[in-house]
Amino acid sequence: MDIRTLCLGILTMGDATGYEIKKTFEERLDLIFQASYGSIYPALNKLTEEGLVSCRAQSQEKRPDKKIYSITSAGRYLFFDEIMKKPAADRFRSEYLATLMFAHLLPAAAISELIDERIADRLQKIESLMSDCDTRQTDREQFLCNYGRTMYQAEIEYLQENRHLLEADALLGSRAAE
Amino acid sequence: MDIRTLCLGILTMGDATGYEIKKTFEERLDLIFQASYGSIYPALNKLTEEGLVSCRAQSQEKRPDKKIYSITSAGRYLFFDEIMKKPAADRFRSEYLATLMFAHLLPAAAISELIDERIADRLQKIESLMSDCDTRQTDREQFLCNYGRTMYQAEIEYLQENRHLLEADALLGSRAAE
DNA sequence: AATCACATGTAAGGCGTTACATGATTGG
DNA sequence: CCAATCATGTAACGCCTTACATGTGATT
Repeated sequence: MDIRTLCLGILTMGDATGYEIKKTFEERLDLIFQASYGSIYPALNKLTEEGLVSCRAQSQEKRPDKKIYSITSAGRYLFFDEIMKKPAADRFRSEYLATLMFAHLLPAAAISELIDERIADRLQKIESLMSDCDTRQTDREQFLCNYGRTMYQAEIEYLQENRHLLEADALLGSRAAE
Repeated sequence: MDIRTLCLGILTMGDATGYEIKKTFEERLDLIFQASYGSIYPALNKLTEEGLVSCRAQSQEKRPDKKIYSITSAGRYLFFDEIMKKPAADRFRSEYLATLMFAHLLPAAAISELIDERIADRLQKIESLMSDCDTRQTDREQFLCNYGRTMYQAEIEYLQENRHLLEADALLGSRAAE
């Protein structure tokens, strides 16, 4: 599933402009999928060419014309086929965790700071999900929102309980002074 | 941090060939970073040009020469600078969760199957991490290994407790028959 | 007879981001 | 007055994967 396909999916929920689709990515899908204008606008043009979406222009005063996209029935069928396929594996890459794999090369203070900042970041993400969660309409969206909260919470607890494993190494130097 | 930099990091742990570096990615870093030969070999060539690693060839009978790479002191300094930088945000993309956001378009059986398979997959990943974990040498590697187990476990529990939110929608059709 | 492990590489292409280009309106 | 929101797009480039190319030896 690429960004093009997900644009199609978003249009199953109702007509939208490219700008609005971008906002949907940011506000409702950010946990699991990111997309920039540089992907979205070309995707919509291609989908239009292929007859998977249709486009009507709404002229506005003193603004560029708004292009409102609607999914066609061909588009609906294609999207259905896509989601019936076995989804590809998640892609995850963490520079943060990669850095921790070399914690023994870092000063003790740097390790502690990395972990403190991570916990703070996760707490903040949980908070912003909490306020979002209430405003989410569907069960599916609540499911995703709470999924995020659960994962972040599990990470925080893991870091708190296991940070000593990383910090111990770095302390050896100072312990030698005892 | 790109693959090139992580190759440098792997070489701080000891000399290695491109082939061995690939194995390190697969066996010890797969949870957080993936890399193919198509990235690794060109990366090593570039690092050599730049004087960040050195390379000696070991000729073998009936096999291509083995090229054993060692990190230079310039390489060590550069890598240290890299890990002292604030790591970029994690990148996560899940087709699986994106599919679940459109669960209302899927037949009930398909949703249940998706969730069952995910749980099975996560269980299997936990098991393979369990056996790995014991053989891991450093505290850091155990930290990562247990991080993975914890996250997968949290996901399983979340799915078991909340799957009804997704399955309920799909059941409405059959419930109407009552 | 086939597949896996060892061993190195290249080329083409996919997929996506960032930065640029443009410009009005609204709210602080 | 400055930033954010609305609104659309392109071009250049980065980063990485996949598939191809080649070949031996051991295991199943």
